[in-house]
Amino acid sequence: MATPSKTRRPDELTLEVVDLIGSVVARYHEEYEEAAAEHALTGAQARLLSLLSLEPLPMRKLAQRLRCEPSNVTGIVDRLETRGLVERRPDPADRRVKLAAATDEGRRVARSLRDSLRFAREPLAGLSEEQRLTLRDLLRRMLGVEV
Amino acid sequence: MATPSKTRRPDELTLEVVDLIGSVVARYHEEYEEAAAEHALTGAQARLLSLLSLEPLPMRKLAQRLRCEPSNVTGIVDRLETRGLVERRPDPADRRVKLAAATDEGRRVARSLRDSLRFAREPLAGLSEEQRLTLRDLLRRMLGVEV
DNA sequence: ACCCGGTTACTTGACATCATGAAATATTCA
DNA sequence: TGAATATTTCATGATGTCAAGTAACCGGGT
Repeated sequence: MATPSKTRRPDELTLEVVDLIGSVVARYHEEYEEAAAEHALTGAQARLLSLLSLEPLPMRKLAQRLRCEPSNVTGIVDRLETRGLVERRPDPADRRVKLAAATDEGRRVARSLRDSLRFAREPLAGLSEEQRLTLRDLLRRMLGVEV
Repeated sequence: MATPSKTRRPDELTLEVVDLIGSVVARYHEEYEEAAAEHALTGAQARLLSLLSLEPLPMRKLAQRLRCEPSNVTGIVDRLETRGLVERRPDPADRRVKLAAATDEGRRVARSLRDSLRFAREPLAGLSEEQRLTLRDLLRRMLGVEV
């Protein structure tokens, strides 16, 4: 409330919105890690398992989705494989490729993880349906989703 | 207020919004890490340095802000101290306490980091002022900021 | 005043995970 | 055959937790 009329460079309002987004990011992360920990998973393991719960993927594609090095994915898949949540399959079309796939148990854990993600309920509960629609459209536009 | 046609439990629209928020979170994180890397900092170092650029803090409070164990903060401050971006000072009021404070150079880096955070511009650039206002209000409400 | 036990602040050490990069191996493709 | 691709292994460093250790504060009770 200090500077009403001054035109700052990145502008006051934008800064506040960025700050709010920062808070949302922090909270989202916290709750995600927390939900993962309840299933004895790390954040990285939970993200990878969630991806695989939809469809099997080659290691290379996993690395692209997670934006990290393939050698890193090797380790994460190793740990999940040890626990029987993920398995490696050969790709019949290319013998260089290994497909990582969630096991039945892995899919079960992924579903349970998804359900325990409180973020889907609490923060959005305070918004009416119309407000959620507005928020959806604004977020879409922010992310450059073609309307 | 009521659900449209299908009465899913977490409801379709909410799921989409949560998903969009997930994308925002991913993008924010990516760009934050990228901006940090441009200054030869890791994400954790950048967050800690940003906190200290505002005011010196005891190690214990840093751990609370960063939501991690104090022993972890010791290491991060060690690395920043080695690079001359942070220093430890005694707390005159309590000799158990060590205050971590950004050096001049540390504050300079923190400022530069803040400036290079593209997230403040690009994604919000597509929104009109009115839309940004709406987004601010919705985010505030989501985060439970008392209106 | 004194000491004493409990608490707090920080560090250290051991250990697991995550992340990168370089090198090795196997396979595909032109 | 030779270049490119997919994966793994290894070395290294940062992050994170937990348990144990040291130093300092604090609030009695005598």
